[in-house]
Amino acid sequence: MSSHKNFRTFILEGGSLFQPSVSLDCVIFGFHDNELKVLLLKSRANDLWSLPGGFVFKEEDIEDAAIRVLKERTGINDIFLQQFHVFGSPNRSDWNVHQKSFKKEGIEIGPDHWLSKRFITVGYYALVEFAHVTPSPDTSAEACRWWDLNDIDELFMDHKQILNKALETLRLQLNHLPIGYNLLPQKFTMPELQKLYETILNKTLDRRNFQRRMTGFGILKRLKETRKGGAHRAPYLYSFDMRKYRKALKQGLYGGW
Amino acid sequence: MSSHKNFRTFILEGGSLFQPSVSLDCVIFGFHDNELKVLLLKSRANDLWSLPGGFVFKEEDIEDAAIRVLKERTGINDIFLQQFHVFGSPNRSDWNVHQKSFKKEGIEIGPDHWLSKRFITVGYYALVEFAHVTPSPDTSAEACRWWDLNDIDELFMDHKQILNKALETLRLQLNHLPIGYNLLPQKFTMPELQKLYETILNKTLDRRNFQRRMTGFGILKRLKETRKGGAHRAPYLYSFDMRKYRKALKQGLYGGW
DNA sequence: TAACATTGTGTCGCATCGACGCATTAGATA
DNA sequence: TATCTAATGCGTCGATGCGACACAATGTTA
Repeated sequence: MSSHKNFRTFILEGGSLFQPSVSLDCVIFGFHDNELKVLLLKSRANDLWSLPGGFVFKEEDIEDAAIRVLKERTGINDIFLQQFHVFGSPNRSDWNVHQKSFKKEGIEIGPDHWLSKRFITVGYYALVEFAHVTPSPDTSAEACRWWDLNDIDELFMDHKQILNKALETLRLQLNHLPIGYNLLPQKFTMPELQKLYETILNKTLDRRNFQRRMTGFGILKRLKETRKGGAHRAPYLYSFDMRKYRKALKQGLYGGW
Repeated sequence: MSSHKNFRTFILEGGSLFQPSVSLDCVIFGFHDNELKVLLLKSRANDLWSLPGGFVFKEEDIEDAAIRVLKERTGINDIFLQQFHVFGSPNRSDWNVHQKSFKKEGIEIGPDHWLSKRFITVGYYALVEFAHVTPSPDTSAEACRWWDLNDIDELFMDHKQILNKALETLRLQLNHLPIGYNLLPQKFTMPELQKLYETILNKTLDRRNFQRRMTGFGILKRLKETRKGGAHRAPYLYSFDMRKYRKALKQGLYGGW
């Protein structure tokens, strides 16, 4: 199994390739079936699922490292990526856990091994279009798939805390940044956009006020087409006005729910 | 000179004491003479001023490390401290710069020395009461003093960028967090609080609307005393209602300027 | 004691937001 | 094919918040 061989290389040579002490973890959000999804990995060495993460090459910008991890796991380039918090507790990882995990794989890791050392991790969250993602496990993982946010219970190490903080940040940023472009298809209806907001905020919003507010931001273009096929009246299709969207990304919106 | 001796110890043994690759820098804001001040250090080894920073001990939480640095430079314990961004460009520091700097001090540092390595730095900003601070240089610095924000031009490495990002974050947080408790004396007048806001935001605000808004937050207690001595009508003194202040710290305020 | 600058308090108009009404329309139903 | 149904498009009303402004109150100075 070649991925297993890559894994051994990673274990053996990682220490000299990567910047020590620093790691990053990505909370990758997607939207599907009116539910907020998170992309998780299951390592062969452990029973728990974990956030896709990685390390920073010696001469690599940490932001580029996050983009690289995202590209590797999702296959996507055009990404909404936000650094949101650094997790720097000295006991957030435990080398005993790692040791046991790798022992399962028949790999012995001592306390001096680079993976046994303490890591300070930088949290990034990303918004991606669900349909465009091809989940692919890394060399140390046996599975990689979307999870419904509500079904996630325990995660590896402190990854649940990281996920919670990411969600908290996303909810805050929803008030200042135009969010939706990376989570929805290019053409979408107002009810679909509303569902997205309701799912993220975990509360219901008034249909008519939502429409007024959203159109008020001026970042949407209403198309002449409608989405037919669903029962009842066909809603208009919208797309983002990229000029104004990018402007809003820089300048921010206003107000709040 | 004992501080010089400590400095040599720091240079020689730091590599084994600290977590590699990771540093932190603090943007310490104070308010005095209606101007926003920042505490800066001047190292003996370099002509440029820099932000107070530090490294993380092997078994130390990174947040605790920031608190430690602040305590060392200011003597203050009760601190408003916010992690705001990670700066992770691979070329943000340049070991040549360090090498030249230390050569001045008669200390030779090779490219393999721990201080010559690449560091990813975590930015913290702090709000402190100007009058309570006793600026004290660290072992590598010859001076430590307050600078008016407007007088700061070039700083060491990328510290000016870090300062700018801190200021940007502070201005944003002004809309969500109750700010003032750590920057003002315990008792203060409404005009004084307004001056603080105006200085941070770099714009003038309407006196009457400011008062309405501030009292509306419900985190202020108006005392029965007034501040006499200044010419003209004596303004009331206020203090923060700590119960409601702390609640607002957690829950956030609302709106925005 | 009068002049003056600053502070305390209130008002007016406008924009925004939450709550809600009503007409329109595509598909389902019979 | 006519009718029903439920979701959507569009509008209204009242409360609230905010910017701009007026005026009275007050402590110091001359």
